[in-house]
Amino acid sequence: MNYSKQRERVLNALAEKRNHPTADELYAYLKAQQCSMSPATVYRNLHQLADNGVVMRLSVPGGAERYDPVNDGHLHMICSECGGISDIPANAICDVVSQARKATGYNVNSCSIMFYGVCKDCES
Amino acid sequence: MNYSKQRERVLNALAEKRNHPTADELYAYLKAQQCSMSPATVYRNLHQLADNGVVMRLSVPGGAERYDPVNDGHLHMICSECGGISDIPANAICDVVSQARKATGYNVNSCSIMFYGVCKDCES
DNA sequence: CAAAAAAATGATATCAATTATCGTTTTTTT
DNA sequence: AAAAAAACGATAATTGATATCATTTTTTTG
Repeated sequence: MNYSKQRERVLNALAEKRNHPTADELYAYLKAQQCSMSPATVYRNLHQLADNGVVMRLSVPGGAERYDPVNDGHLHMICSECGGISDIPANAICDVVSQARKATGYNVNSCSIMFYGVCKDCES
Repeated sequence: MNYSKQRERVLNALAEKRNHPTADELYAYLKAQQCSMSPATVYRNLHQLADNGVVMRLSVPGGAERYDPVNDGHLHMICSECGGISDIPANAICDVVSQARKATGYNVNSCSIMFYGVCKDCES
């Protein structure tokens, strides 16, 4: 994967913003910083960066997709009220729910775990 | 929560289809079964059923939201090629990734875990 | 039971996030 | 330097989902 000027800027902007921003939020942020570029370019680059495992894509129910500059398999906690997302250290693998509560102080009420891989039918 | 005729039909249709369908797919399915109703009604009912914990809502990256008729906290595995979703028994809490591989035969390459709860700021 | 209140529906307009298109520009390869 | 490949920008189009609102159904209650 090449690193164009725009791709660098998208990646930098994502690293600067610590809010797990949406593509649209990043687009606005770049625009405000005189790094204006086409919305399509922001979407395209985030997509590619995620496909190549550089960044992490977060699917939030009822909202736009969000991005995390760090792709180290760490966990996320989302507030049902404000939509804010907090990070949880990756070592909380066992007893996940109570670990998540400890790590963030949230009152956990549900949890969604999704794995991604290639199924038998598609493996060929 | 009341159970209107339409809500019953949506729930039945969801239970019949074992594919974790999207709202739109359910709408088409109902239409084909002479149980035609407004798309808005299908969306509304799925939303309410999920909010009340009767069904489970699955956010899939880059796709429409999907629904699972069973809300028992079990895990899901999605194929990066065809988008198909398989179920994983809920007892695979520790060593989640290798358990997921065993349960489904998929070659797991990533995993997203999201918790939902109310943060300190919104707790009042 | 009948009237009033509440909830749900249907049809459709609208919104918002994302992708597609395509001609142009930039970057990489040879 | 020429050719090929990749990326960009602007904008149109798509699509999943929600909002609106008049009508219908269901529930409550006097």
